[in-house]
Amino acid sequence: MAPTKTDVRWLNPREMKAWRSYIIASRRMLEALDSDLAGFELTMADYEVLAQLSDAPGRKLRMSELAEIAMVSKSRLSHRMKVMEAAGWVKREECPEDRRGYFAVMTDKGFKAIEKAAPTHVGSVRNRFLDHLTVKDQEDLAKIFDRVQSQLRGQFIEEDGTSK
Amino acid sequence: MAPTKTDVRWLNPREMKAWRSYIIASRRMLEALDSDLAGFELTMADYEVLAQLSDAPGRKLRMSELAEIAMVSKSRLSHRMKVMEAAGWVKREECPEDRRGYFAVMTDKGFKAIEKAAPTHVGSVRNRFLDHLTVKDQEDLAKIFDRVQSQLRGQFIEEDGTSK
DNA sequence: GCCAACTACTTTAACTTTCAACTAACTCGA
DNA sequence: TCGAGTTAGTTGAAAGTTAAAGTAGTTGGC
Repeated sequence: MAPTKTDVRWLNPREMKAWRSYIIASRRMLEALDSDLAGFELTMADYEVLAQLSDAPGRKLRMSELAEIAMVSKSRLSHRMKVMEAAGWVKREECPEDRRGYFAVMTDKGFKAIEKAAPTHVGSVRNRFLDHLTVKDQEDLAKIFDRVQSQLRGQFIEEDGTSK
Repeated sequence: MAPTKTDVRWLNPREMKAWRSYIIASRRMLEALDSDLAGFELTMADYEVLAQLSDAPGRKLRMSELAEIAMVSKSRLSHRMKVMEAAGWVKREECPEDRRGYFAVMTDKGFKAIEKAAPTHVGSVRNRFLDHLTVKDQEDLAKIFDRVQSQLRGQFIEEDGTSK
């Protein structure tokens, strides 16, 4: 099937405005959140890893599960764990039920590190994001992005604009 | 001034929901948009650079200006330009008015490349994002993120939670 | 018209992320 | 119980990003 040349629907001004406001503000806000965390030697991604770990029972999770819920690749998690292990924030523990597996375990030092960063990060999320939303905005936003996410499975746009 | 220990306002469930829905869906959507572009050997960042360049008069912009409007650092733009220059999509041209300066210039090949990718990318933005928003959602979102962005200048959250 | 301060852009080096390949262990059907 | 296929996690190399320093050209006050 040849690509169709004609039927591209470009964005109208309203669509363009929504898209660009969202994309640009998001990028800048995430940069700001990262720079707010920089004083704690943390990026948002590392923060998320540690936060998830600190919430887990025993502050302990299988590597794969941690990678999944913290939304990083397994390989990235492996590499970051090496760094965080060197910093004394986490360690690895063998898994007796499945000898291929490992647990990521948060150390006391790691817990203290994230406990120290958390108030700043939460303050930062409020300051730079939530404070600018009304309660209704919060509810609308959650609805919108839940919709966006739920449609995000498996579709792939081909060159001719159809999806499979 | 010593950090205050007490007054951390953690996120309530509604705030948490809004924040996490937004962050998680955004990350996944951006991943999807990038993977939709992968077939054209483009990332979103490179697409943005080329798109801005293709809109400029003469398809030509000073490096600094391009870096600014495409939201990449100067150093990153330098590096990417080297790659895109090797691909034959852009070239650099000396600036006669200011001999420190250079123009990034899009080649015909570069223009064809982005012309080819654009319909897919726009389709992808619709499919994965705009299609899930009503007209009112679009307007609300633009308002919210304009507010977020306008408050994003110069504030920095300190450890004690105050801003300066 | 000199020079200190600044600007435009590039480069280098350190670091991070990704991709593909790898090891080791588990599963399950014949 | 064998072995094909899968899963858990790591690794190394390549690619990408960033921060700091470097080069070269410009500007403005004296």
